Amino acid sequence: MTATTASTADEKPANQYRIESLAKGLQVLRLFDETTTSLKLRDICDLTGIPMPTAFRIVSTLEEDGFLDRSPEGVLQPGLSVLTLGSAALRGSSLVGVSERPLRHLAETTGETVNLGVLLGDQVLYLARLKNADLVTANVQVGSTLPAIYTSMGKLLLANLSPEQLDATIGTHSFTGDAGPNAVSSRAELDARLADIRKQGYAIQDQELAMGLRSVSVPVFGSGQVLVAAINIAVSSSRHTVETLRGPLLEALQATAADISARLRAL
Amino acid sequence: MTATTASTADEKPANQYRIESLAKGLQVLRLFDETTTSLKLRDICDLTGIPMPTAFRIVSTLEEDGFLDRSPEGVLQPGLSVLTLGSAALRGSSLVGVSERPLRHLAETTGETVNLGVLLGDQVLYLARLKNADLVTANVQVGSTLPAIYTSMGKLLLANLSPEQLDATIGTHSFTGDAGPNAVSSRAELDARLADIRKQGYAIQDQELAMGLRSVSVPVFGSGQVLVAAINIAVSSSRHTVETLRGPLLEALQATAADISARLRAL
DNA sequence: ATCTAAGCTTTCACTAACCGAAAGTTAGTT
DNA sequence: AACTAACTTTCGGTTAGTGAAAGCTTAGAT
Repeated sequence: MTATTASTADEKPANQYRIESLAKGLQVLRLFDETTTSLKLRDICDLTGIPMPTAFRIVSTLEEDGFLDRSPEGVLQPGLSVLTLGSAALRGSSLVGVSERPLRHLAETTGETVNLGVLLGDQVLYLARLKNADLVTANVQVGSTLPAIYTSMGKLLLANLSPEQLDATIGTHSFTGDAGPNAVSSRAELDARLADIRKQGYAIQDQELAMGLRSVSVPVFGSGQVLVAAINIAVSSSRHTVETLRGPLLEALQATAADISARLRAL
Repeated sequence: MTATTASTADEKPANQYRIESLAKGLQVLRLFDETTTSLKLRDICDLTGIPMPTAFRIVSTLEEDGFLDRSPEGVLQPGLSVLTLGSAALRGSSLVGVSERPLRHLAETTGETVNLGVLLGDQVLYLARLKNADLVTANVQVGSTLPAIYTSMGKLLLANLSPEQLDATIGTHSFTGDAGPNAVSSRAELDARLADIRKQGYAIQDQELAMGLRSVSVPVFGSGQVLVAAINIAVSSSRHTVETLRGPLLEALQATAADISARLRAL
């Protein structure tokens, strides 16, 4: 019995080479994100179920290595040195490297805000972002994540998953988040939209994430036609209708995606 | 004997709450930086001295949690999800938050490239960077690090360390790196420059890091007049002499630093 | 085609070090 | 001053992390 079927309800796929104490430390690190930039020791215990003495030791170790900073009052934050790791991740990514010029060109010729993103669980991770001067834009930067189902890049990426993968990533989603007026509100609605996206080859989001924001996304393929990322153009709803998104902007976006995909195949 | 003096040659200050297996995993993560974005298992063993089976388990665990990605050929890179951690670090930093507007204003009024940095060991870590359109600029981004002794921000920050701290951070530096034509080349020279910086209250770097780059840095103080960061203006040597750096640019920079410092005190 | 070796994966037995209950400390509150 | 909550430290039992050594796999050399 080598797993595969062993998923009755108990969460233990666990590869045999996992080091538990290291995994716990990483679990603590992963508690920090966009919206949760600081925690107290007690919070960490509550969120993870790790007993306090153990959490204390983990935090001490993370702090000693610069992965966490603690204020005199005991408030914990990610250490600034983790930026170096992030920097290495970006520099090492051929996707980001190859996309840089085409995206810059797209941003300059259209004058719009453009993004590059990948799927990370049920979130879209922003790998590149070139902002224009619009007053209202999503509060997103490189490294930010947003729920995939509320974004055009996210839905595009979700649409390319197998049914099993889709279930695994958003199967248990609640659809109750605070999103924009047109946000999908049920699994059935999401499935319908994903079907449309598969047919069309692009995804449009119209004030789903938040009032006033629209965007259109197209896929980027690596070698072997595997979907590796999405790029999009994000606009303020006051400047562009859904129709203009579908027109020349989509065309420019598709040309850029083709460019990036070609560069990726050439490696 | 509670350490403090226990530094004959053997490196074991080690707090008693350190979790060794977690610390080793973090040590592996810290191998990755700007210039080292991918490693093989064997490299990790060579660099850290960790035996291969242990390194294998560490890497498996880091991979499982998304902190490392491994290509089919076994090449390891930081996982893109570490960007989220970096993002949290930036968002959680009051220093970065408070500096954003003043720095943007400085960049716009002067039209120059401006940076915000802190000291991390013997390196300057760039926390914010607003680039102008100069053709020649340092290849630096948020999260990048550069050797402190070759940069104006670095020397400024070093100049504010106690002699003991200074020895601890750059005491064993080789001064043989590939730097610019005017780089400091000995500890004595560095000490002399740091003394000048302390007297002047600002630091200038003239083609020390690389040919063609000049910059001027001033300190940013937090509450209690403690030095927390440096900001600088970086220019191409073809557009500005050292004298113009010392003139109106320095003045604008100092005003911005005062602004940021005041905002930090107000918290 | 066969050999060689380097790099990676797996096994195994030992014991170091990780763990959490419980006790101790500190700081803020009623 | 008693009380509470959050954090720190101690301590012994036992787990789970460790590295030697043995397999495996791949790629390059002969």
